[in-house]
Amino acid sequence: MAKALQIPKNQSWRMKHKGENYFDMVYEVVKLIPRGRVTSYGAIANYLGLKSGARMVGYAMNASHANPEVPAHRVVNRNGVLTGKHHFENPDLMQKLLEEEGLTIEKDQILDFEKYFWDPSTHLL
DNA sequence: AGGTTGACGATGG
DNA sequence: CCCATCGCCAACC
Repeated sequence: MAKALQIPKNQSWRMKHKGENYFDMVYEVVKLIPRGRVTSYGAIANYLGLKSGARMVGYAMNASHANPEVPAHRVVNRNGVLTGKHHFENPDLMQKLLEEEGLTIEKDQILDFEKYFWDPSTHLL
């Protein structure tokens, strides 16, 4: 079973882990998002302590096509909007994947977003 | 080696 | 409320 990133509490979060870049750190967190739940770029950035991080997370997800193991469809923006849909093979694939996990999407927006929102800072340690 | 280009989000005018 | 700015990584010319 996957476990949360081991984050040294007394060290700067801005430091790269040995040989591990920010992108990889983001992927580790995304892999921990449960099926049927979603989180936001900002929430991941906040968990990782990246100061200007939401953007970093966006960059990371942009490159995540190389990692099939990363459930990229479970990451949306802070308003529950599927901003990354155009980066999937089919623009409708992201919505389809989320609907298969029980979510309802209307106009690229997740209904009851708060209900499905999964905050790594709350659920991981 | 340097410029361009992105799945974001807080802030301030 | 809408719009501009800023933060500052990595892949690809």
